[in-house]
Amino acid sequence: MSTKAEENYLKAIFKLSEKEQNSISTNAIAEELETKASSVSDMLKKLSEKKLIHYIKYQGVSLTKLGHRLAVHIVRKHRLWEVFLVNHLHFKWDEVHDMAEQLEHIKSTELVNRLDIFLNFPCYDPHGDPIPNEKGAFPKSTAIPLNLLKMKTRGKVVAVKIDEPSFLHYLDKIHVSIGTLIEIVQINDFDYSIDLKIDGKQTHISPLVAKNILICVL
Amino acid sequence: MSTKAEENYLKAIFKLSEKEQNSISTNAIAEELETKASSVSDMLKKLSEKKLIHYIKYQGVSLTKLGHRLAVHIVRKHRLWEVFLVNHLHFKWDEVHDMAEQLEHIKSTELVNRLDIFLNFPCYDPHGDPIPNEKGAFPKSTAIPLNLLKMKTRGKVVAVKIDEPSFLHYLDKIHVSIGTLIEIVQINDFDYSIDLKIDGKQTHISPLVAKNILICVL
DNA sequence: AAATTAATTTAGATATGTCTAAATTATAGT
DNA sequence: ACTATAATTTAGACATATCTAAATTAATTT
Repeated sequence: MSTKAEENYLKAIFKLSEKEQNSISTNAIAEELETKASSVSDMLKKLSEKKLIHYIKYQGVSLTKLGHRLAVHIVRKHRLWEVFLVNHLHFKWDEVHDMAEQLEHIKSTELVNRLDIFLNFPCYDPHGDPIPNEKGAFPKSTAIPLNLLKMKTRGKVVAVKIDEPSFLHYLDKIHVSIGTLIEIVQINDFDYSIDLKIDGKQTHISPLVAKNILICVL
Repeated sequence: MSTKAEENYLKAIFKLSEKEQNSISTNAIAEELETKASSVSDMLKKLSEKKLIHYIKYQGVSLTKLGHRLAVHIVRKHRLWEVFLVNHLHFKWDEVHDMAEQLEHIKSTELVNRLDIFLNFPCYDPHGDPIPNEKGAFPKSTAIPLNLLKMKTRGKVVAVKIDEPSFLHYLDKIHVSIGTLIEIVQINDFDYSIDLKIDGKQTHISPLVAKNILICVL
């Protein structure tokens, strides 16, 4: 049986593995979890003994099949609970992270699956992140970062890459949420900022913001 | 901030205090939590330092006001989650204990209160145990006929005294069913008829109808 | 009231997970 | 290839929460 701490490490390694295809460094994990490299080192030994990661000293780590399965299961729980909190308890999408961080550690496979049924098998959480199914499979996604779209393209916001409250608040302010229809009006060669139509109204966003908004082209 | 272990001790002391009005013994707690008396002794010292219990060595313990409040809050969370698991995820009443034991430690007052709203302010859990409200007050053990309530009282329909179709039809017509939230708006001295708010809408009922609707005061 | 028994507490050990500081290994620069 | 720097690991300490075994206090028996 895995502890909360172990689960958080697995989740962190999983998250980092999505960006990097190389093995993950001790320091990267320490930064992700806001802890010290020495603590990470200790935990990696434990996870390795439990066959949850591949670990050779000084060489970084990667998840084993078992570790990957467990990590995906935690992610599944986290995202399903977020859907519950937003869709049924009417929290805003920037308020749910801490609660979901706790709820993801509740142990009961049956509970997760019934929650999934109750929520009607959602594919994406309120931030647009994909929710793996019971077998651990993620929904296919064709989403593209907004900054890579060409002029005149119309699409729908399906996800955001950052879930910090400051970013989410900004999105609220410019009326962007999951499902919002957008159209690229102009891409400014000078600073790569973008003029958009959001619900018919024109807005201007920076490239930093643009690359963290994922669009499904229509 | 309280740890999971501390919360379990408080809950145990609360539970034992319901049966005994004397102070609670170390051994009783140890038995309740299936642990050793020495472990209990250690924890009692900690809870005492945190002003959650009254504790004099060798004399047993009782909850302080603060400890009582915390214990009731844990009980509230446990029972609300049980209602969710049974009513919405369709678990059987004997399957939910372990899950609720975990869920009761999730920290977020806002979450609990929204869950309460979502569940429509249940007064009893699936085992029939009373659920304290946000302020820590338990429902009155006996349901009260609607005609005996005072002005401004909010409550919930828990039963009806007559089950003749004509009466039940009438209740349907005024949108009253088991679980409906009501609020006494006005009691008319002249004929003892009552103005009610049912789901926010105002309605008027006769004293004959009122005395056959049983309410659990919130 | 003294002695026995039961309840409770303390002392010291263990396990988890964290930290700082020191030692070790890897990497990069010259 | 050698040194300086960066990354990583180890050693030892601490906090939480538990345990066993021993010591202490309370309650009961005679």
